[in-house]
Amino acid sequence: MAVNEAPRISRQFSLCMVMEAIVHCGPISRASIAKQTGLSKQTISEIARQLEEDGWIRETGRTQGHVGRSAVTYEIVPDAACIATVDLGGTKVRAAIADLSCQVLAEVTEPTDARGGVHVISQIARLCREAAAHNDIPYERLRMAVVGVPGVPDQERGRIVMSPNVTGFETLDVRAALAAELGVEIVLENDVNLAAIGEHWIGSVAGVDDLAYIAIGTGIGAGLMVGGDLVRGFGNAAGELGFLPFGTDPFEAESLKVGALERVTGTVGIRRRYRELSGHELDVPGIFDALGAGDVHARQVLDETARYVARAVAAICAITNPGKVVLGGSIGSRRELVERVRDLLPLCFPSPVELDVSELGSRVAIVGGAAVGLTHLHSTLFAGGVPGAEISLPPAKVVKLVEAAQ
Amino acid sequence: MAVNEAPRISRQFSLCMVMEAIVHCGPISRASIAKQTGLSKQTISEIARQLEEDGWIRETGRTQGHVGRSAVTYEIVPDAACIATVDLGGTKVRAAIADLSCQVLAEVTEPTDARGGVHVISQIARLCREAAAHNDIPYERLRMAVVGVPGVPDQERGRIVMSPNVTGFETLDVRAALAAELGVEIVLENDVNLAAIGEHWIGSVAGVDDLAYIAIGTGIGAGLMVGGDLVRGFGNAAGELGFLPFGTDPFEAESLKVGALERVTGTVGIRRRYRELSGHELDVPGIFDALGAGDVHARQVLDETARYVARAVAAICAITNPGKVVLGGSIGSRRELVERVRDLLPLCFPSPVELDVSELGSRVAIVGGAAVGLTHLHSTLFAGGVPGAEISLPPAKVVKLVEAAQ
DNA sequence: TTTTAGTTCGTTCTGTTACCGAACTTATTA
DNA sequence: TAATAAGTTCGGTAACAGAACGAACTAAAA
Repeated sequence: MAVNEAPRISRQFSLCMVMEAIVHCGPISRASIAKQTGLSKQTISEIARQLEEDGWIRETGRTQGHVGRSAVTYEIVPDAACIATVDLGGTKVRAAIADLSCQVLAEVTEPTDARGGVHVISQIARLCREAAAHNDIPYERLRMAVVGVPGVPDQERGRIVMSPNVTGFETLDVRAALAAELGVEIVLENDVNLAAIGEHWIGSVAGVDDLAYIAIGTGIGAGLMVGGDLVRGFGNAAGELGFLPFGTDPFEAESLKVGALERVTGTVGIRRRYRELSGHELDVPGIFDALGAGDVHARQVLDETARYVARAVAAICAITNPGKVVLGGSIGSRRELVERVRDLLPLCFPSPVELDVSELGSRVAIVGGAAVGLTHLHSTLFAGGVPGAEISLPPAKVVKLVEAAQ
Repeated sequence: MAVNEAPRISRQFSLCMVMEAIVHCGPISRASIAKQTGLSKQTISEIARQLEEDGWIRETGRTQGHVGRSAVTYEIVPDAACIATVDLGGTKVRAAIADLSCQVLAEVTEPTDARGGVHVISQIARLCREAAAHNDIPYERLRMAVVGVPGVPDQERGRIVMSPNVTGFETLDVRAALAAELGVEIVLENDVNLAAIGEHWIGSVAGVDDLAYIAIGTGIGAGLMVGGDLVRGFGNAAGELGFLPFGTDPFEAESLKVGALERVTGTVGIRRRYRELSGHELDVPGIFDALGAGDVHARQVLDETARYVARAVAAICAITNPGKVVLGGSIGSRRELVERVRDLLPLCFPSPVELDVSELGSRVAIVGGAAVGLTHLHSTLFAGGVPGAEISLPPAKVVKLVEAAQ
């Protein structure tokens, strides 16, 4: 292969097949790779020699304790290249590094800089560097970063629209600013979308290709996947459940502004309804506590909320027919709410709907960002833009999710 | 290439690129194909020789009237292979042939055999043969058939569930029965899904990859596409808009059985509401006529219907964010309804929604079936199962839609 | 009108890349 | 030692393209 010359289509496919076998099953011998991929032993030896020479794989030792010649085994070189994954929220920002062997390393977390705008950009860049240093990864190995944001990323102009939780991003080219600070390619993605991708990879819905992840916290929104692919929509605004036309009258001006369903299912709506019913002011955790203490008003408010959520789930089921629905977010992951919704679903939707709580919890967007970044990294390094040449991410049991340090 | 030996991956890609160039731009010279595909002239000559030898393409003549050597041009041999496309409805069944050059030939139509079951199977088979004969296509050239059905196809067992319009299909392996009668591979697909695919190919939403086709007639349902792919869902039940949780109370038993929205938007619901309001019995065309004659009850019923439809559109927009929505079906294509819905949308959904009427009208499922069948045919003949090797269907201006004979 | 220059199409020759069947060597266990 | 499995070597084919050149046309000049 000449310098600067892309390999032929066939070699891109073969490279991807070999890499996928090592990512999924490493440490693995060349003869095993040949059996798994159907390529000949001599082709595998040549490809492995090239990958080893380029630094992507290395020998781990030899197999032992079986009839026949012992084999040399290979694994991915973890820090040969890596990506950063960032979860930017209104109150916290978290960053982690995912390496070439699909390990998601220990994350670092800070309160979000309340000044917004360029201050948050600097903060993100610093956290990424710290995450790399914290895990002894040379910064130069970083190839790209995926940033989950609480809003709708405008991919063309790098801005974030409809992002009430972080100030200063509506007019700033966030992507260009981050790219300048980090010196790598940046992908912006909605944080709920990343959550859906994370759960699809190694969470509650792993292996289910038609799914919905519903986040209920400040507001209500969903990340949807159909046929294993994320549903973005024409304007990157898929999953905006707050604007479903029920809960309150969708033709009212307030519904048009805030969202008919958003008015009654987010933090503000739940607190308002409890206050109107009881005459008391409580935050949402307080309302859940009052439920546990037998408060009839808390019970009524949360029963109503569950009804609205059940209807939102029914709407998604009527439209995209997911195989599984996962609830997450500070409100959505409360067991009290999930149980109510689960009981109500058979009463308002004719087909069975499998409902679950997010397994990855608060780490779900970090994991989703890792999935997006690793897929992109594999494609860049080994697929050479050839359609159909892909490396699938390994299943949960192969992936290492390193706990955050205290 | 040895007999019975699949070409290598690279040759599958090259074959698809050459075929796509000829399908889109034929008659076309080999030198032009080389320029379009980036492959060398000698490779193109070899591939064209092979395709001509195999009977897929033929010479059409030589170019004239330009500087430089005149070139030999090639086109697809139309009847080298073809597919059948069938639209099975409760009252009518239509069949047409689409050939390798992506012409959709004149269709044949009959009333659906009211006996249902195997009688309809025989009828479909006969109509396909007649469509071939009617267009002078030898039957042996037929490679597969796509059948659009008013229900949810169970792809594993070949049955049709939730199909109230045609009797006898709930327990019959429809696909096996058709395959036995026609002697070719059968694909079953929901007819509204096929409509979405048809409009996406050469209809009102050509070029838009995130779209919704809403059919309103006996009931209400949608075909959805996201990122250019059909949304089927986990149980092939995406787009069942009748079960959206508004219109009537979704927790009522009748809503659970029939669908909360279905109860008020289909033929039965519209007639019932008009009867309750006016004391008169009219069919739906009659109600639209009465609207034109100034009947206040008709106006109220249709205003309400438009409101429900607008909310259904809003629900789809909140969930999948389509770039365009198309209305079809006997009720959905009425101009009076479309105008009302178009005026109501900005009042219940904050982002602009582009709404249109189906351009292909009653032929839309036939066209969608042709798209599915031709894509499958190309893949079978030329892609050899290689992921990423694809031939895109030509745009509307290249496609010929032959009118049905009287 | 004829000749020449320029342009474009299509073929031939030769070489590289990618891959694999067959055969053989090497390195283990039973 | 025999059997088994990993890994290498040899020789061949498929696919592709650079370079070169002949073939076939138009346009301009003589």
